[in-house]
Amino acid sequence: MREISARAGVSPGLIRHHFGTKDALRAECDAEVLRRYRDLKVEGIRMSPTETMAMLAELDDFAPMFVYILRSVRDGGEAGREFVEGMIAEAIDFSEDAVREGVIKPSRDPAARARYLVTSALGGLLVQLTLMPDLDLSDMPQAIHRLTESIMLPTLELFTEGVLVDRSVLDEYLASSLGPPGAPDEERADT
Amino acid sequence: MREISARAGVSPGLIRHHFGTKDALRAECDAEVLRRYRDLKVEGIRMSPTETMAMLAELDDFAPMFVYILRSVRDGGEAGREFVEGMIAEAIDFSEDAVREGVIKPSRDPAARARYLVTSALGGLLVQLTLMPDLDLSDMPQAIHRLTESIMLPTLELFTEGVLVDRSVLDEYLASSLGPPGAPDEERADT
DNA sequence: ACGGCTGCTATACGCCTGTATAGTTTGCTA
DNA sequence: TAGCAAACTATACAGGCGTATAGCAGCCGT
Repeated sequence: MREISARAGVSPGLIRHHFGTKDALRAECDAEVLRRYRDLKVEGIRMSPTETMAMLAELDDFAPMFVYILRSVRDGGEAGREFVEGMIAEAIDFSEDAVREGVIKPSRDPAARARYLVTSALGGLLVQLTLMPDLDLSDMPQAIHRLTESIMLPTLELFTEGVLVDRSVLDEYLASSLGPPGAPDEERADT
Repeated sequence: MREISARAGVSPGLIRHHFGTKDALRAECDAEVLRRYRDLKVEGIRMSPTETMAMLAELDDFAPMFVYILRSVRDGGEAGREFVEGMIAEAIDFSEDAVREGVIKPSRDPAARARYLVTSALGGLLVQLTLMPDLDLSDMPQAIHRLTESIMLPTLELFTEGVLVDRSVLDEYLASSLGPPGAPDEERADT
C-alpha cells in the first residue's frame, strides 16, 4: 500500500479513502485489466492465444498489463483463473475454426487440447521468467521478446513434426483407455 | 517460523537455536530436497523428466517433496532454478539417447527443445495447480494424478502427430531465420 | 556432587503492513 | 466572498513477522 501510494505520488491514506480496503483496490485493478484485455480481444482481428500473448509482450504499451496478468496467474487469484479460463475458451473457439479451415489437425478431445496448450504456453513463459536471475520491470518487454524467440523453433518443430517417431505410445494409450482399438475420436466421460 | 515450529511441536526459539536465521533454514531445506532428488535420480532407472515428475507426484512418499519443488520453482529462488536447470540437463541427455535409439525425432536445436519441453510441462502443471480453487496439501497426490491424466491424451497427440496440418509455418520460419532454405546451421535429419 | 554444555521455553523488541481517525487544503458553487 | 464537500495528509493503532535475550531442565565427564 505505502509503496503504491508512493509511486502514485500521494499519501497512503488517500488511496484508502478512494478504494476502501486493499482487497477492494486489488479487485478494481483486476477488473480493469480484465476489461482492457477483453476490449483488446474484441477490437483486434481474430488471433490465436499465442499470437495475442506475443503481441501483448512486444508492445511496450501492453507490457505492464501483461506482467500484471502473469502475476495474477502465478498468485492464483480469481482474476488469474478468469484470465486463463478465458484464454482457454478462446483457444477452443479458435481451434474449431482452424480445424474447419484445414490449418490444424482435429483432436480427439479439443477442449483438453486447448487447455493443455494454453496452460503449457503460459506456464512455460512464467517459469522461464521467474527463473531469470535479475528481472527488472523496465526490460520486461525485451526479456519476453528474447524468450518467445528462443521458444519459436522448438514450438514449430513440435507443432508440425511432433517428437515421437512412431504412433505406438499413442495407440497403446488409446487402446487401454478407450477400449477396443480403432474407436472413434470421442472424448470419454469421466466418472 | 511460528507455524513451522508449531507443526514440529517445539517452540519458535528452538528452530532458530538450531538453524540460526530463517534464510539459513530455507537454504538447508533446499539443499536437502535437492539432495534427495539427486539420490532419487541416481538410484532409479533412467527416466524421462516427465516420467520422473509423474512418479514423484503419484507416490505419496514423494508428494511433499514434489510440492516443495513446485513451490520453489514458482517462487523463483535459487533452489527452483537449480532444479529446473537440472531437469533440463537431464532432458538433453535423455533426448540424445532416445534419438540415438530411434524413439524420438532429432531436433534442429536439441537444447532449446529440451528447455522448452521441461519448462512447458512444469509450468503447465504449476498453472493448473495454482488455479485450482481449493487445494489442500493432503489431496495433492490425487490432484496431480487427475491432472496428469487429463494431460495425457493431448500430450500424446501433440507428441506423435503435432497440431499443424502442413509444414509451411515451420519452413517459413526456417527460411527467414536461417538464411537461404536448405542451409542447416546444425545437423538436420529431415523426414 | 559439580560445573558446564546442550536442548528447550518464555518473553520481548523492532519492523513492516493494513487500517482507522482527525485534521488540513483545495475547488466549486450560492 | 462564504461555505461546504471532496481531495488529501499526518499520525496512530493493532497485528504479524523475524529476531534477540534470559532463563530453565537434563545429561555428561571428572
